[in-house]
Amino acid sequence: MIDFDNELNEAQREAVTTTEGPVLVIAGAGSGKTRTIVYRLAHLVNQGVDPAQILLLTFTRKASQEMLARAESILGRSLHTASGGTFHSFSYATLRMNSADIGFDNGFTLMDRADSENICKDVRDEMGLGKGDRSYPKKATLLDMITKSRNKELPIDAIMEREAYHLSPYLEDMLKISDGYAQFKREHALVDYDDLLFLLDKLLATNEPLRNQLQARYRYIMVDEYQDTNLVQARIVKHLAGTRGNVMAVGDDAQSIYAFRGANVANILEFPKIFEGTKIVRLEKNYRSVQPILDLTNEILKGATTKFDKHLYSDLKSDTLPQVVHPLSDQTQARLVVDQILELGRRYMLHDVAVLFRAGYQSFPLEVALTRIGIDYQKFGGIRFHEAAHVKDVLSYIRLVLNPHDLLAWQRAMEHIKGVGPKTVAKIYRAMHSGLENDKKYMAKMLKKHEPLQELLAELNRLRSTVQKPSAVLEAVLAFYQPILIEKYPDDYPKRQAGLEQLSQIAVGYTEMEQFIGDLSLDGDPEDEKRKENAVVLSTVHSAKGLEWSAVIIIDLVEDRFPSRKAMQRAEDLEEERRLMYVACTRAKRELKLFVPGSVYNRASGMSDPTLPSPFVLELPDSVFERLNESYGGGLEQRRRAYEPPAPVLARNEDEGPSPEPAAPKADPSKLGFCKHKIFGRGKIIAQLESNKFRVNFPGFGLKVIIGDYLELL
DNA sequence: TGCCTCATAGTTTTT
DNA sequence: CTATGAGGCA
Repeated sequence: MIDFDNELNEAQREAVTTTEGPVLVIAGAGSGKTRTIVYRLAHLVNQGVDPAQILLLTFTRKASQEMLARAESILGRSLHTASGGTFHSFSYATLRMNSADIGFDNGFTLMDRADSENICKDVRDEMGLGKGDRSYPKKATLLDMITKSRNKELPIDAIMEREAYHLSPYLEDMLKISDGYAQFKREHALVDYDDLLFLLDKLLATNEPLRNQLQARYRYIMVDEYQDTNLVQARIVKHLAGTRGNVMAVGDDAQSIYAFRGANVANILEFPKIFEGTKIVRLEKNYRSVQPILDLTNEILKGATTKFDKHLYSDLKSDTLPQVVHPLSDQTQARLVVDQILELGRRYMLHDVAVLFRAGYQSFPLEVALTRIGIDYQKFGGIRFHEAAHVKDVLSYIRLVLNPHDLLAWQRAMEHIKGVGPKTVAKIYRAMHSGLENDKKYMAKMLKKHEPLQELLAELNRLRSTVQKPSAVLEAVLAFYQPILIEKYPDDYPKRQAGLEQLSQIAVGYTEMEQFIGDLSLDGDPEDEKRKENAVVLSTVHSAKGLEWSAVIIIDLVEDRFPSRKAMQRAEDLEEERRLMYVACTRAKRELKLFVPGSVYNRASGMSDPTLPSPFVLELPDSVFERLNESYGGGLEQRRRAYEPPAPVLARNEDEGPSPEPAAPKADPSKLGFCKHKIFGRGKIIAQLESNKFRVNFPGFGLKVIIGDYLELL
């Protein structure tokens, strides 16, 4: 039997044992949210609920697998019949079983981001839009607008007006491309990530028998990270739960970090309105972090404009404060972080130490440094396994077996044939599907001209005609692809080959090809599956959500990086960055180190640019952290004086008012750029204080006030 | 039409 | 520095 009294606090116990009716759990960071879900799973099964009646929707597949596994170990029995996964994977599975009902009589294919972008490009070319316009929105931008509009369920012009005003000259074009994109998908039986959710919503809204069937099956629904659901996901939950549904939503409004994807914090706040009689449970006591870390994270939340009714507290004591470290540059930052990792490695297992950053590329210098010194690491976020070119090549054959109308897959599969490009592929595609006499002749001609095309079609026919297990199909495809792989990637094909072998290993666990393909695109990253022992973790903050480590290092805490430059324009975006910072810091259990490099490499100029510390660090009161500086010898020393805060930089030019006199000969006040100083070297001018006095940030030296005569403008 | 070269712009986050 | 896309040549 499970000892709920000892394992859970009162609030947790209430959430666990309230199994009937809607429950909303507002769970602060580290308050035992996962524990609550795990014990609730166990409790339900203990009460005699059939695991098959449980649906657990989480944000990543990994999260749901972990929770189910933990519940299994508590119960000592298997829960493999319980349904768990992401909204997207659940949608995919449900839609696949009902594909005819949503207008795909012959099934459909799930696309990834790159596929979607390429369609945008094709549609644009097809319509002949923006020819010769170098500043025309890129395919990634086009798709961004389209999916944002869908996820927020607002028209494109509204999105544009609110967050991409500079694109408004292209509004008309974008509307056309958006329509063309939708049409292309329909014609080729393709479905993107957003479609999964919208199609399921529509299916549930219109197909009453199915809805009833699912409502009857899933008597207990749990949704994790509810603050990051968007409107359509909320509707899906509503459909599944029915009117008297037993649904538990768990989330933390202070940790909402997916607004860019349409996540709507209002969902969690309105949950009690949608589900009448909702019982609200608040988990406020923190069991993860030592109090000094919580003192710091509470400060971060204090600066938020949307006030959160939260003040985390903990019984865990510590006499060491979180650290703010100022390396001279991002290069030395990498070295100092490696030193820190080695040092932390004496106290913790390396996989219990994480380095977090805002964007995937920010870890590159660190990855180099770690590799050089021989420390193993595991990276989360950034490029994914299924996005690698060779994997997509292989999958294209399989996609063609499943869906011969998948034009994107045809393009990929024929790419390597010499003399065949996108136009020819389109022609061949049309010819293959029309069956007209002329087209047959054209096909015959092409087959004669391109021998590899013959081989490809023969191989596909062979695969189509025999029903085989995914692993067998994959084996055949890999054999066929082998020569192409070697030809296409002569430099590194052994490495890619190894990746493909990994792919076929995963396939062994599947009986259905569609499921295999779907899982792969819906976050089935095999690298993630095997959690490396004793490898330090590198992760984007987004991918770190819901995880925890004994020691956490956050790097690149400077303006334009964290917060991201793109988020500096709108107050709303900056708020999300703040919550992101909050999420990052609350991952730490015992030690937290914030790195603020004095300069960062700028690949546009090929030089190091001086930085401004992140506002999230600047606003922290001195009492909640200890400050360390990199000394010129390369070590760290405690800084005695408080850091001199720079002048507000919001209105860099206008701030100081018009200059009373003509500019000093060497300093042009209209241009606050870079300068050089005899002693301090290169620096960035942040503000003009008087006609001939400037505030300058010198990498490694901090902010100085300098007379213009001593500066050489660059 | 395909393929190569050169210019240019621009760096989030994820299912 | 790298990805994207325009433009030229075969």
